Amino acid sequence: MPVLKKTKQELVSEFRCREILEAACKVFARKGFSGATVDEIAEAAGLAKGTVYLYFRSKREIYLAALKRGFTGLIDETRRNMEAAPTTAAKLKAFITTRLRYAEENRDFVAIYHAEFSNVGMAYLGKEFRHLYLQQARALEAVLREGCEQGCIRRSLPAGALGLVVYEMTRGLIMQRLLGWSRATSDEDTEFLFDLLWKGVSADGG
Amino acid sequence: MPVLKKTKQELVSEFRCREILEAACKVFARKGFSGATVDEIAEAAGLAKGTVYLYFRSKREIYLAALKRGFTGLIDETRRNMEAAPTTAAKLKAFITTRLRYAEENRDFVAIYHAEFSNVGMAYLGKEFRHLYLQQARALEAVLREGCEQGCIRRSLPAGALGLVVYEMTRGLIMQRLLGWSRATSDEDTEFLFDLLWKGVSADGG
Amino acid sequence: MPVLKKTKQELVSEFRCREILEAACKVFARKGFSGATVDEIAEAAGLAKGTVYLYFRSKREIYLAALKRGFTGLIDETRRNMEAAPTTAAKLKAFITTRLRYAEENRDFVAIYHAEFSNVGMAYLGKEFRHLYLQQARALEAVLREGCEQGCIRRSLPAGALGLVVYEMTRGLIMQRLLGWSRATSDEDTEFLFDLLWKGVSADGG
Amino acid sequence: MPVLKKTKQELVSEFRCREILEAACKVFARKGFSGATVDEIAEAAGLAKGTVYLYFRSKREIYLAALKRGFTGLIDETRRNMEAAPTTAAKLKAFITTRLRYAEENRDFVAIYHAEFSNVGMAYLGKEFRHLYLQQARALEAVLREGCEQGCIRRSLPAGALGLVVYEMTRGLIMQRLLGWSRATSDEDTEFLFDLLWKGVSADGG
DNA sequence: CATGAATGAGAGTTCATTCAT
DNA sequence: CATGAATGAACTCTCATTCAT
Repeated sequence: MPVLKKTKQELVSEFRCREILEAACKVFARKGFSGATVDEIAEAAGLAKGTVYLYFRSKREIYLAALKRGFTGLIDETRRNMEAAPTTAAKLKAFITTRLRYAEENRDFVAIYHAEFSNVGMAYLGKEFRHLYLQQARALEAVLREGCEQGCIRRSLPAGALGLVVYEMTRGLIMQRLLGWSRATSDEDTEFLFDLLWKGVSADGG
Repeated sequence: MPVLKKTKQELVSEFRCREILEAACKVFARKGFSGATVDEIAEAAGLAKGTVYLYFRSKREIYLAALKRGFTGLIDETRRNMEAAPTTAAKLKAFITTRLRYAEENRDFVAIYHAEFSNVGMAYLGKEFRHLYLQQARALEAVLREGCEQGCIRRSLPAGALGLVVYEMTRGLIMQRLLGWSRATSDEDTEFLFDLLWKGVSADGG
Repeated sequence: MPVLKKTKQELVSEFRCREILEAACKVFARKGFSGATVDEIAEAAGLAKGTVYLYFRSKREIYLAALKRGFTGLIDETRRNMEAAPTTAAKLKAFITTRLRYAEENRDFVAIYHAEFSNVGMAYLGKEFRHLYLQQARALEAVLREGCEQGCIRRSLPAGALGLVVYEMTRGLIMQRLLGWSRATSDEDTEFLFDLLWKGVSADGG
Repeated sequence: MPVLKKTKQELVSEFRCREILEAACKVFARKGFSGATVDEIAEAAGLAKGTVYLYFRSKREIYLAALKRGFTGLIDETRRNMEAAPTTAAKLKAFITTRLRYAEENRDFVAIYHAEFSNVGMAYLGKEFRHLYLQQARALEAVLREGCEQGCIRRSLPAGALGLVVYEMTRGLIMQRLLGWSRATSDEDTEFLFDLLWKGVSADGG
């Protein structure tokens, strides 16, 4: 019984946390970390300012939690879709597709995310985030390495750097789309990027 | 004489401005716009806070001036080197090389620059900066389009999007290097990126 | 209940506002607008600086609110007493008496008031205050005009200018009293001023 | 010779002082003491900021000197004209006339003057100014007292208070004129005020 | 648990004053 | 004498954080 009781408490707590983080995402996305105020976040969450401090110890903690939540979601979804894809090419395409879609569905998070992870100021985020960041690149790296071994990707390419470049290409495309600079459909952009990339990396000259 | 006198005054003024902007670059790079304080900038420049306000009207103005100074330098250098290159391939390589070197030499500026221009918050910067940003991509675009016409680049690729992607790939590589994540030499990274890219875009399958 | 609760909140809020305005009156009276600091006002009100900004948006707003509060009170009281007086002479005397008493009871306000409304800088105050100021003179004017019609005041006098002069005479007397330059009692001063004035304006040569 | 040399120096110095004080008058009149900046005063005087500090030790000192200069001029002129007038009535009229004209010719000074001397904050000005202020009222007082003795002014009036009231009535009229609230000519206003006053004070019922 | 009034450290900015030229 | 660049104290205003209710 105490277990269930505790669970109930936790459910409420988790619910409040989610509310706050979603509100925070919106506000941080529009104003950046320093520009956002706890008051705004609280109001966006429909709570009083003091209440926010019952669930998070500081503004910074809210920020990191929001960042982590979105980040983890992105990584999980990316991995799931890549694992489900049968071939190296399909996995690569899954990476791009997933991320473009995720960005479309989580514009607020992506705005924060890009602001933070394109910053050398990334140094400010703890190791935890650096780890998450690298985790993505390594997942890509593994796929690419596998492609090398299967002979469908040129052996001369350094898989590590390649992973990061693929990552950044996708990132760039996402930014263009979010800024409204791309008039192509999401699928067209995906196709274009994948085609370019695959031509660049494939062993048989495309 | 009065002319020289005036020139001397101007020289001092310009010198102070440069001092302040260089100090500001360092501070903004480490702390971001909101995180930096005018006091820190002044101290980094070896001046009193009030003195900074003799040369710039506000913190924001310092920021924009620092951004613009570095940006203009980057654009000029990139254009110069691209124009000097004879072929499409050489121009593309010049783009990558120039930017990697510039980043190495102006680490502070690049940190601010990347933070700002990967931000959806770019909206905050005036049209002037959006213009500068697009100018770079268009320079690339023109080169790529020329390559298409000369038959060395696949006709099916949309030059506009391609320009932005090349831009972002380079950007990603720079960031990796600045963060110390790349163990390759600058030349090796350039070579790798160019090779990948050229394979991806060239008409003859690499 | 919710109504009462809300009322309670409002009461606290109004109480704080009054506290701040009273403190502000004291400080502004001693130091003038620019000379006073928000810190001083806060301290005089027994609050922290930030708290003051919960109730007023700016130093200027505090100033205007303090000015308006005292001004409205003065005008209301003056009008009430003038209306209650039966004859022109009694009304005139009521004007003088009321203002002398009000000044005695609201020394701080009167100090600000006189500083502001003897200033050509009155231009700085909005139309609202100019309106309030003229309103007083016009009330006097109306009484004097009525006196003319009833034949107890000389017809040759311009009621408008007369109103303002009566106003200023009273003002001068108040200032003397506040500065401690008058050794007469309040009643004696009133009597003296009224006598002088009535002699000056009455139709029957006093 | 050294005497003449010194005199020459002094002449330059006096000239500079006058320049600065005239400029200061303009600026203080428009912006008040706190609102005015030494930079503005220097610029209005066609000098560099540092130069101003060669002639005055502080902003406050400039202010007091400007106030004193105008004040002394006003008092001297008033006394001269009053002494030249033959009768009590003429002296009274001279008082009013002189001050109205002086105000018209020295609008800047009068703006400062009224701002300062209607302020209970007058306390801030040293005894020197209080002395000057009272000096005026006493000059009036003497004239009025003389009138009493000659039998042209009612004996029942307290000359001291009367002096101050005359002073304030004139002050009020000046303010109205400076604020553009009086449509009468200067002579008409003088006539009106004198008439009112004389009726009020004269022994023979006007 | 939830609230929001209160706090006060700290930010950007101004400007009287100084002093080397 | 004249200058104006440099200074830094002081000001207004903001906002993360706390705590009594």
